Amino acid sequence: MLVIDKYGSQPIYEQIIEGIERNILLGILKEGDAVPSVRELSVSLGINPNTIQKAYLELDRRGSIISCAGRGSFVREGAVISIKVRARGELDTLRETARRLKMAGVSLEELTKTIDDVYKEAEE
Amino acid sequence: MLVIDKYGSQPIYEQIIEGIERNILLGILKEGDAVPSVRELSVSLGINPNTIQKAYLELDRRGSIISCAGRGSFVREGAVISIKVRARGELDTLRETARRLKMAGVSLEELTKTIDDVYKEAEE
Amino acid sequence: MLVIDKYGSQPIYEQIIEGIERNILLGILKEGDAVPSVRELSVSLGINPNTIQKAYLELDRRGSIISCAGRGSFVREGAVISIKVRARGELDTLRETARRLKMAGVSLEELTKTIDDVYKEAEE
Amino acid sequence: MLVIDKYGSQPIYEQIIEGIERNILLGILKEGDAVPSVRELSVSLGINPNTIQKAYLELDRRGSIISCAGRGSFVREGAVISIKVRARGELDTLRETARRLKMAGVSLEELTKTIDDVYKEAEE
DNA sequence: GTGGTCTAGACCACA
DNA sequence: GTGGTCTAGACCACA
Repeated sequence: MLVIDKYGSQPIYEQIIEGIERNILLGILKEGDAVPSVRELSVSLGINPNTIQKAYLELDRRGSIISCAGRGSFVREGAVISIKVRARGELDTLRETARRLKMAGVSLEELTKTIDDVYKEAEE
Repeated sequence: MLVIDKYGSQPIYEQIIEGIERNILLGILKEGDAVPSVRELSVSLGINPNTIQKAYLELDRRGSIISCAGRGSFVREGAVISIKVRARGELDTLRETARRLKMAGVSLEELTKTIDDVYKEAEE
Repeated sequence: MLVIDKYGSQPIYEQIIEGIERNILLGILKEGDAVPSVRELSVSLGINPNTIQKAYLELDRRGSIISCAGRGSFVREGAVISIKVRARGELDTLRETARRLKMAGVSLEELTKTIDDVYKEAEE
Repeated sequence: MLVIDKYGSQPIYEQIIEGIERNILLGILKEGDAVPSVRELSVSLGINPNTIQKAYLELDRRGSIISCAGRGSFVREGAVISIKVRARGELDTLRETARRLKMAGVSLEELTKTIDDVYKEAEE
């Protein structure tokens, strides 16, 4: 369910956060569903439980999951919409990247083409 | 010529690298021009010379400038094209961001609009 | 594992880079192996951690090792071949030196003999 | 007569030293001949006179030229032989480079071929 | 624990 | 003056 690149530059805990949220957006994890326990993920991914814990804490803080001591963690009601709202913030990232590409002389057509292609890709 | 945010999350030396390359792209620094000396920038930006040095080392390695001990640093011939080529790599970043936005349900129209706006912005 | 001459003319960080790559070529450090941590080397060699850091940064950039904050540094898969490829560049150095020796009247026989001797030396 | 790379990594004063000695070895400058004055070289090469001066001082120290205040500098009698003797020291450099290439898996044949080629090159 | 960034300050060779 | 190297020491996020 989750693919982690242990040697990448993106922190592992961030990869976990994004991975869980991706699963929620894709409907693989539905609202109310149980999320794998910290221990479970730790073992299956071969990653330090503290790192998983850190990711879950952040997911909880964001309102994507809710963790109940002794019972486990669950996808929060309303998680999908809240994740989507936060994701819109990435429009700023897109804008920044586009600016840099513009300055490097990349044409608007090329950018538009790139984005079109992404939208034509099949959902994994 | 350079604006540095000392307290932002982006490392200072990276801001310097990008700032110098931006100036080269904008033609403010032309090929062959002398780049401000390490000490000069250090004083004018209020930043430790070691940090400037680190940025210049990377700029040299990238082929954007050439540093000669005892003489100074200069914009390398061919710097503009090499910076542009490297910048194209950001198309991957754009693609990634677009994928995330797509998954978050943002429409293709909205993305296209965002990019169009960037290309309509006046050059600073 | 590493022998450093602190007072030689070759910069310490370069000696570290070459020393680590030599260990990789000799198979003392195998692909995937953990490389000594910055602090570890710093202590064992009696060298400032910043200097080790500088060497590791370059080794990372070259693709010989991969450094992950919080986890450590590791010999990269494919490091051996990439080090070998880069080393071939020294053929140019050899050519240059040979030219100078030729100009100084040293005979081809003498050069050939010198090189033969090197290849007869036992591996350390 | 002299070609200087102002942006190379080799110090300018070293390039001058080697350039003058090459001219002596090639017989372009014969023993007893006047060497261009510091001022002359400074102007024709567009290089700071102090840098030329430094090179000439070293050439004098080595016994390749002899500088007489007010009269100029001349190729010393015996310069050719003394330059040749010193140049043999480069055999050590060759040995070191050969060792590194050997470790990188370059074959003895390839090295021998490289050197043969150099000896077949026409004198410039 | 790990690597990464930054400052302060010294010292060097080169131009 | 210039860039380059190095030390000492602090602080950070990440695992």
